[in-house]
Amino acid sequence: MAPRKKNPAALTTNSPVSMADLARELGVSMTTISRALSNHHSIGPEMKARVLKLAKKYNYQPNRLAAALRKGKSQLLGIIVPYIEGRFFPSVVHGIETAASRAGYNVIICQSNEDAAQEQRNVEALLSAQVAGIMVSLARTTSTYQHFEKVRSRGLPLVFFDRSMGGEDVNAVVLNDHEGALISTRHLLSQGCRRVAHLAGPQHLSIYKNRYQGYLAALREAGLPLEEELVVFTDMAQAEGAAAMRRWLELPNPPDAVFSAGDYCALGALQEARRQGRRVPEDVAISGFSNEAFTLITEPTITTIDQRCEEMGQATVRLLLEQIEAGSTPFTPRQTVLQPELLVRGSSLRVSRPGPAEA
Amino acid sequence: MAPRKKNPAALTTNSPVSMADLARELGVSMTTISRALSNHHSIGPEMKARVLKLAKKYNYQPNRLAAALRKGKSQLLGIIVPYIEGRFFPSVVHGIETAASRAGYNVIICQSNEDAAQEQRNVEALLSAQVAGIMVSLARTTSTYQHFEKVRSRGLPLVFFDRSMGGEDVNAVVLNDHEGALISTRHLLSQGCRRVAHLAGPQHLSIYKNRYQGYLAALREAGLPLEEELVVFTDMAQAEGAAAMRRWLELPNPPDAVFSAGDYCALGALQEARRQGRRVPEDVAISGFSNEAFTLITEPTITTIDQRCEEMGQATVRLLLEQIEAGSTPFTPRQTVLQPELLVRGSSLRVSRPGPAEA
DNA sequence: GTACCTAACACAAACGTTTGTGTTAAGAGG
DNA sequence: CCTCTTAACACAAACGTTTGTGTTAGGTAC
Repeated sequence: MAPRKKNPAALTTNSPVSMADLARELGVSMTTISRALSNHHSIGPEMKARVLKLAKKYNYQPNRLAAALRKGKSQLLGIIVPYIEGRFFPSVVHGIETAASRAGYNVIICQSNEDAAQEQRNVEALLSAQVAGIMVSLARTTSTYQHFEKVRSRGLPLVFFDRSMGGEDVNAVVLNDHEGALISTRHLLSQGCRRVAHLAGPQHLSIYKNRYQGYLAALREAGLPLEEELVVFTDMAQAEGAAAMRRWLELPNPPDAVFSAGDYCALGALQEARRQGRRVPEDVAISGFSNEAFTLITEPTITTIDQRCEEMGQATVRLLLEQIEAGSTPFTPRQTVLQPELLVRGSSLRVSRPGPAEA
Repeated sequence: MAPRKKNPAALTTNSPVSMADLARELGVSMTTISRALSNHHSIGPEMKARVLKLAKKYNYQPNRLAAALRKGKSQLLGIIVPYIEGRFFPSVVHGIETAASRAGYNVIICQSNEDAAQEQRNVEALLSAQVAGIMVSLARTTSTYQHFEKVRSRGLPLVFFDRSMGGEDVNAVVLNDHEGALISTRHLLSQGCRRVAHLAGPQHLSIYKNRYQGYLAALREAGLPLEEELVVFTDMAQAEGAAAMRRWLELPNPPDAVFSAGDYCALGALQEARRQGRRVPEDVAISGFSNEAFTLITEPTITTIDQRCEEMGQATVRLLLEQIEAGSTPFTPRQTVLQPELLVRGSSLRVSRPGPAEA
């Protein structure tokens, strides 16, 4: 071994000042230093002052690794997301980091790249890093959950957000997609539309399934029948929205509104409708889902559902911290369901304000 | 103290299996375990196999905290960004995390919220967490740099990206903004435009200053004079782009092109021009900067400069890792300058393909 | 004076690794 | 047979904290 020489004169340079250094300087024990810094009651006020002062002077930086090792718990939280792109995940991460930071935690971020194997490696890495808890939004390809069992068996707090594994025995924060679709479709109906079409997403993903169900619920509520030709299943790409709209406009009785389960797809539909000379929202009203940034930019602006990204992040952290603070006392899993917000914009607003009635 | 009972039978539950446990089980020393797991040459092949097997069986998770404490270096990198929103920072973070992960590092992410004081706290937190290096994009309000001096004095690798503190003695990865503005303006000129206006950003930010200089350089190159009325200084908001365009169109001799230092501002100008009945790009060509997602969605699509977000992240990690691997051997600071990419789109493409020459 | 209490600090053992330096035995070279 | 080398492993000291349990001195109650 090459024991680093404790040269007190060399403190100006590579300054790894430890508690031991402070203790030696003050002629007290490390116990006193540690307790003074953490404001323990058994240290006298003047001694505390002396310690604090010396710590400032040498600008002592506590080593959280050592503390975490000793205490068995770190001040780190782990996040696993499919990727950090687009609008949704960055916003949620933003919310998470902000809330975690406020609570004195730092955040380690991992990407699964929608790959279950990578997700598993991420879990291992976070376990290795001794995080105090893990937040995860599942990869598309994740179908087996034993890597999360490992987390649970260690008694490590775990919260899913947005993409959860379902069931009542997990902690999760999700958006009420059913409700979002319901109020969006209801809104279109309230604008006088009677043939509301739906651009649906892959039904093996629960979010899209729930949105479809919400759409159906709104139709039932209004006493309208489901017309098969007005529901198109897509992968939510912009081009597919356009293609669907093209086919709809060729129908003898085309829809007078479209509820899309995604904004990009809604955009495609909007553009195609205008290309075909239809007026939006007069001829066909359109609403999307996710409140992507561009929905405010299009002509007209697109009615959409806000997914409360920030709140989702905050709620996720809150749920995680509650578990952490619960410690080893039994904690019954809880699901937080966020209510979506309908943002009515130009693409769907047909009912004229009080004034000259429009056709 | 409450020494946790080492109950070998209880391993199935809260399984914090340590090397000591494995050593006891195999009747060997911890040295052997440690070296077997790290594939040290002084451990025989069969012993290695036995250790590996037992580790799998108990699914042993190495404790990186302890390793980092002992070795004095962790497998963690720190990132400080102003915020995790919009297109740019999330993309860079994406690139960083991907590259870091590939190199076996995990990443702690912090937000400064454009606040210098918060940025300083972030630095302290990362130092406390004993990260192996720090990557930072400066907050707008940062004007003093002593918190980074602290980092440097510890010999901790430090790399700035995008928003650097300038100078030759720091490590930085930046985009060549001057070049981006140059090629963009040059492009507008090549389209036959002769009165190219500029939507400039706050000049105390180097990126906007450089873009302005690039614009000027292109004019000089073409032998065109700078016309004061064609340069408007804004904060790059969409509304300001619209306002500027409105004023320009009232001029007796309005510009036939606009190079905006930002996409949002360009969007405002584009929308205003069309509101005023001008054709884009025929009457006025427009180009932006940053390759925001919406530039592909507008009508027409907006010519812009791609900032190589991903490459910036990768280059940042590369530069940081080089420093880390250099260890204590002197490392001369280096600046990596990324070349921007011009994306020609509908808003600026005026020159008809080979055919009748335009006026 | 004895017993008891509190305040203020010190001791030293952990937490789980890594690693320089033994130590031993077997094999090689002469 | 003796020496030298190498292989394969063990010892034990760190890394920088935290914390249960002393220990001491001074004060108070009786």
